Amino acid sequence: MTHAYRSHTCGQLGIDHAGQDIRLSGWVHRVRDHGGLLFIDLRDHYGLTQIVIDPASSAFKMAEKVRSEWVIRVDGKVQPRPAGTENHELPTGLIEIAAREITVHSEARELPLPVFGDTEYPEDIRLKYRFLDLRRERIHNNIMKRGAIIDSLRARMKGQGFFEFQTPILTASSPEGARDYLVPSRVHPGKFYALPQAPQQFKQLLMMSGFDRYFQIAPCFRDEDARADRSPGEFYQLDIEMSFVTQEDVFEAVEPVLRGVFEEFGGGLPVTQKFPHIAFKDSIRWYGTDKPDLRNPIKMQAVTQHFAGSGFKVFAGMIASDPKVEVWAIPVKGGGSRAFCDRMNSWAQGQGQPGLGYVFWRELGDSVVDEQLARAFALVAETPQGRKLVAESGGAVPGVGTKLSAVDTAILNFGLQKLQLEGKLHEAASWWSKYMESAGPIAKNIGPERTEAIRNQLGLNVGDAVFFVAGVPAKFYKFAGEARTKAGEEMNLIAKDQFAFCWIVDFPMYEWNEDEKKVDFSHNPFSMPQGGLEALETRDPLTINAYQYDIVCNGVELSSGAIRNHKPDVMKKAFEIAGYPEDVIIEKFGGMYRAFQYGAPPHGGIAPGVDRIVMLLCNEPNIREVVLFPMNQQAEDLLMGAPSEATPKQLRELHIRLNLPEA
RNA sequence: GCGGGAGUAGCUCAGUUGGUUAGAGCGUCGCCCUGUCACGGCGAAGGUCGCGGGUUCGAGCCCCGUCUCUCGCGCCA
Repeated sequence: MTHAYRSHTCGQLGIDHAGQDIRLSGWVHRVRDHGGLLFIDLRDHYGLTQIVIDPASSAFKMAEKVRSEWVIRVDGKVQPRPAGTENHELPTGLIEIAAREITVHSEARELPLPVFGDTEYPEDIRLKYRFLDLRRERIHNNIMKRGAIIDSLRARMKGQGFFEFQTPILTASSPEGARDYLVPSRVHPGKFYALPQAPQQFKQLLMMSGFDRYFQIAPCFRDEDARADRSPGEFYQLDIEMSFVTQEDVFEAVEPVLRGVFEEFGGGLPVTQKFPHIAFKDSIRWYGTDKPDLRNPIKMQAVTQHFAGSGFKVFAGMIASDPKVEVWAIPVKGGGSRAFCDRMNSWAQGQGQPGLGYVFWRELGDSVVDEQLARAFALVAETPQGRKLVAESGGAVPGVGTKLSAVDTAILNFGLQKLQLEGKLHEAASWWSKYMESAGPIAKNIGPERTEAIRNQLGLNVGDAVFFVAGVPAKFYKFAGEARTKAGEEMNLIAKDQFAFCWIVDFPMYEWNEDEKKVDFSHNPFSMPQGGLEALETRDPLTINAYQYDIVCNGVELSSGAIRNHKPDVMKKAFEIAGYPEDVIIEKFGGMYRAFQYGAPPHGGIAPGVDRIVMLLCNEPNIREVVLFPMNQQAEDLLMGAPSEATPKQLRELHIRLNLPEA
């Protein structure tokens, strides 16, 4: 026994070690004192080992003294546990250590935060005692998984010929974007460095320096308020940039990295194999957001024409008064009950909306097949799909006088759809009135034919519902998206247990700033506009898209990227449209603008957020569960006590005098 | 900056219509206990009910203000 602290770790010993004299060091996880016999679960980074102390043991006196989270050393012999007392939950559960001697490395005071167990604790206490919190199994594992994920990301990037670079932390403030963290310069009174919001300009400069394929696990600093999925202050990106690439080349480089890492660490959950491309415009229209959760099957559609000139005066009037007004439908399979529709309606009211109009479809009670329907069933049964349905209903076409069953309803629905395809809306509507009904105030107002047309367009059946949102889409799409999410959650339609990825592409280059009545860059000002200089010179800026894209997974925006604008004349024009003359470009982006003048390769990149990737893979709803020492919502580090006051000497050196707000 | 939720023992929480001495579990301390692994049993200590004000004979509970944490909005090219 030569090592001062341990011969093995607490996760290492098994039945093969039985009989060996060993030495372990670790934390006292849990003590079970039986008076005569005493057990200690000893924990280190690697695992848990049961120590057993017999009253006859020389270690017994000390064993009775130790408490949770003391750090101790145990000398003893590995022995198989007596038959029947093995713990198969524990990797080391077949053995235990018969202690001969226990020495205390370090005692622990009464804990503000128990390590044992998985109770929730208040965040401020967890952050103040983060070192204790980090001993706890779940977050300890999260942090280790984070490291493994980053290793894997690195290996996958290097495997594709990317090279890792380090870019400056103290750099220049950049306009637009988030608020910068500033660092005062001692040497240059009154001047400040800024911490990089992202190494955006540096990675582009690397391309202009001829390095071709850059990546970095890059720290980024933004002085913005926190969210559950957004740390205040700092976070990490897998920052990527490539030369001589189109948008497709970037997708092909990044997709396998993300797919691979999600397959490797996603606990075997299925991962989208080929990420679908969804245009920004479509994403808004279908999902009401530019970060859609594709696990939710609900896809919205415009049904404006069915309301134009209809008896539902509220919508019809809006449509007549403004050509921009649309009515969007949120179809909800299985949502066809009064209770659910009312619940959605009152939820909408809670969101400050006037309500949520709906239609749902149900069978008329005690519907019986009449001659007309029996004839229709016979016709339907001739078609392949009809044959299948009839087979499911028991092989017989329902005859006159029989009661409608659930499967008959499916046949009926199929027949109705056929009628509609043939344009026989009137006949379809008359069927409805006989065997089924549409419920909800809107159905009554617009009448059976329009209701039936909506049902058909959305492919809905008995037992389904649809909700309507009307107005100018730009103003209501967000709420529509929330209603889609709400309905999906309420009806349990969201297929959890998968990673559903997509690319959102064709982001608009500019957007209208209503406050300042001007055109703004809607995302990255360095993005290449689709159509290049010609588009900038000839088209309405608000209709121009950029080669700008996002990756979204399960409704979480994982990253944003773009093909960059590497042409000085295009850049000059692009900034001019947003109201920035050339001297502003030179002042704010001088280094990069200069580089563009001396041979810039076409290039582009992307920057997936590492913390969010880890969060998804650890199945954590909060980013602080995957960050070692996060700050709280007020951007304070409660453990280190940051931010803190500077001494007068420090301030003097920095030429700074405080001008504090009145208390 | 704004809105929602929370704040009761070291920790997790309960606390009825405003009514006697504010409870439980975990933890801590003491005693008992030789096969537990969320060990068990008995007992004890531990409370500015976030803070301040108000209503009331009486406030953990009602009202006003305020602080802290959190979720969201704003913000995040």
